Amino acid sequence: MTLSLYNTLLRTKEAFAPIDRTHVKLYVCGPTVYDYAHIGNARTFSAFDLLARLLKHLYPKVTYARNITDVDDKIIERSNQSGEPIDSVTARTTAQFHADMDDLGLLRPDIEPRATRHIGDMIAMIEALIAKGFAYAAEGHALFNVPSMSDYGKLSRRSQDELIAGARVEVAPYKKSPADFVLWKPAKEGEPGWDSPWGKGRPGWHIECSAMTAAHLGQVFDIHGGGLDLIFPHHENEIAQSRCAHGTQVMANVWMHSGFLTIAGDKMSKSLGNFYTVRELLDEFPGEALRLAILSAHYRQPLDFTKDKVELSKKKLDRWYRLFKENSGVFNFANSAVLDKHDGKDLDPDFLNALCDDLNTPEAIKEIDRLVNEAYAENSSTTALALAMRKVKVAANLMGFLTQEPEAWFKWQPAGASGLDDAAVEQAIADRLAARKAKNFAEADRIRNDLAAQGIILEDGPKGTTWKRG
RNA sequence: GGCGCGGUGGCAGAAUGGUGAUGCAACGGACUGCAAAUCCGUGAAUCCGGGUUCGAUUCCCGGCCGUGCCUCCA
Repeated sequence: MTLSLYNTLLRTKEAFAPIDRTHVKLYVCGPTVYDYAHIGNARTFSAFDLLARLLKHLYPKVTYARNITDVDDKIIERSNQSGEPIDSVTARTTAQFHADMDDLGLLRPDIEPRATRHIGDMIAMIEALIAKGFAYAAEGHALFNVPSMSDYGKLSRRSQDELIAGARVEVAPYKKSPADFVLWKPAKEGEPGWDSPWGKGRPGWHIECSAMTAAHLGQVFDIHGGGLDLIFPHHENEIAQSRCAHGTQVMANVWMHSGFLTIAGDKMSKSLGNFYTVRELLDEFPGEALRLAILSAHYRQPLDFTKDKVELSKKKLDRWYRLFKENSGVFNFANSAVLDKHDGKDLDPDFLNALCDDLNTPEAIKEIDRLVNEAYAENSSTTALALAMRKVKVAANLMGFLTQEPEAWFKWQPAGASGLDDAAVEQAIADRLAARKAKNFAEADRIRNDLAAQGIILEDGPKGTTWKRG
């Protein structure tokens, strides 16, 4: 089983070769905690969550780090606008982020370093860059001198001339070169700051990731991921800082970037007002349905997000879960709650191959559909059916699906829904059953239509009537 | 201007130098009091023009259309 990954550095897929086969190290650029996570964040983090799950299946030990950026101009701006203290903004937003990602069904990263707890590491790295001649101090700032690095721009494939010619912003007078970027910036009156050799201030945007990866994963590690928009300047500058500070040829061997998301065909943007927060979508749809919709396109392809797609994904999961609801006597869902790499013998090879081909999730989902179809069609013996169901669950679990009790899945309802409670539904079903026994089909259908109007869908099966919220 | 991505059935969305998956939708049938679910079956697609090739949706060139980035942005 060969894992191949698309490497932005090479612009091609290549076989993944870990630095240490016994311990794979992955870093993903996490959120800046000043506002709710939006659906675009959810896409990126869902893609790398899946990568982490796959790596953990394939390798004995994986360290997955995803940072929290808790010092940033946007956070300061938000605090100034609302009057809420910065610590409160970041603590509240971080908690919200965790709740959102949990409900989406993502695994927590193994390490979640916070920028404010690595200020000392950042200062030390900047000092090293200055000592080696790659950076300089000017007017309370520390800046990285881009021309000092001969092969700057390899990741984004930009020449330094292009950068200077394309610069949109006015160049600060203290910069030696227009392309130079900030490592440390002075704090204005009332802004948070830390003492440093360049005065009281705060780190630039890029240095935190360089410092935190070095602290937690080492100077050179396996995979660095993030959204497509981070290629330039963020990742390019991380690479410059880390390589120059450490004297290494690479910062990470593989650089992976998730594609963008549009909303019903338009670029998602706050000014257009066409963005969704993860929370508002989770209020309307189950997290698994939202994540399946996100993963139904390959992570590097553009994804056009619509609520219709989430509805379709929810219906697909209904079908997957129904298999287990209808055959609960054959396969004990609860007792199979944790299906991990020890269940590899029942993991479908075509499914795993799809994921190993640069996370081809549409192909992998297709294979789960195939396994589900095979299970539904299995009628030779209960043993064969149980095995077929087990194969479905092992595969789905690897992607983080089929993680809840089928009964709970079908009874899920949107936040704040004021529909019938479970007992009222059960009572209506009992009334309908009585009507059916009396051959009073008009009354039975009236009850069914009545429930349907309230979002309750009934299904008469050989073992009685079951229901779901639709 | 520079760098990049994409154009596959009604919709979504993979793959492939040689019969183009899968899901949803549609249609026919089984089952059902009727439905739903499930099962069996049917129809339906590679933007345009060149080139390479025995053969191109796939590789190369050009065009058209759409779209992203170029120091706030997952």
